[in-house]
Amino acid sequence: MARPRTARTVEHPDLSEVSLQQVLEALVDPVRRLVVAQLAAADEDMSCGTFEAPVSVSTLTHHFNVLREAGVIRQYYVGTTKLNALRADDMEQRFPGLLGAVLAASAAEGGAVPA
Amino acid sequence: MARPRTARTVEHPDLSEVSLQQVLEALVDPVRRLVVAQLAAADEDMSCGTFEAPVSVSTLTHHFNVLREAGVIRQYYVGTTKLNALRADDMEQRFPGLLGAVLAASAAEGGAVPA
DNA sequence: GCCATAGTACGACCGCCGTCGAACCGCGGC
DNA sequence: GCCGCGGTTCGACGGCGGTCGTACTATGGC
Repeated sequence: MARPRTARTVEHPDLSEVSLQQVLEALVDPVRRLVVAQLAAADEDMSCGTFEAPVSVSTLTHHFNVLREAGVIRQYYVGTTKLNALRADDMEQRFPGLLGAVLAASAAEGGAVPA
Repeated sequence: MARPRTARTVEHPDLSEVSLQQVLEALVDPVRRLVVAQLAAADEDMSCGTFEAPVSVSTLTHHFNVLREAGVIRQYYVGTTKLNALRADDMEQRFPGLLGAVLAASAAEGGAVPA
C-alpha cells in the first residue's frame, strides 16, 4: 500500500493554539536555542542525531518534543530517521520578529556550536 | 551637602554585560511580562506600588530585581517611592527587535491587565 | 529471520525559581 | 520624637523542569 500501516506520523500544533508563554519557555533553554540555531544555520533539514549538544540522547528527544509542541520546529520521519525543520514562516506570522530577534541575538553572542 | 548621605542609589548593569539568556529568563515569567507590558503602555514612569499583578508585594520586589539585573528596567528613588522605567532604547541597541516583538505578542494576546 | 541503527518512553533524581509572611528600614509628615 | 507608608530582606516551602540511564519499539539491510 501507499500508506504504510505504521506510518509514524507526528502531531504538530496549529500556531494559533500556541501561546507566547509556550514559545518563550521553549526558547529560554540554552540547549534548545542551540538546536534552533543549528537548524537556522543549516540549509537542509537535520536528523535528530546530527545536532551538537552537551546532553544525552534521551534529553535531546525531550527538547525536540518541547520545541515541536511550541510550534518552533516540524518533525517528520524518513525511513528510520526523523528530520527536523524550523517553522520560521509560521512563527513569523504568529509572533512577528520574535524568532528572528532571538536567532540574531543568539548568533551575535556565538550562538552556534563554538567548535 | 547636595548629595544626601543615604542617597539610596540603585545599581544598573551596562547592557553589554547582559546575556541573551538573562533577558529571556527575565521575560519568560508571566508576572514580569505583565510588569513590562504595563510599563510600556504607560506614558510615565510608574512607582512600584501602582502595578497590577496577582502576587504579594515581596514577590513583586523580587521580579523588579530580576528585570533590573537583566537590564530591562531602570529604577530610581524619588522621596519615599521608587520609580520604574523601561530601558527600551538600551535593549533595542543590544538585542534589536527582541523587546518589541515580545511586547507586541504580549499585547496581541491581551498582555496588559485584563481588567 | 535477524541484527544494527535511530529514536522513544519511563521513572528517578535534583536543583532552581516563584511564592509567601514576618520582620525590618528609611523617608516624610505632624 | 513618633508614626505611617512604601519597599526590602530573609528564610522556608513547594513544584516544575532538565537531566540521566535503562528498557523498549520501529525501520531497513543482509
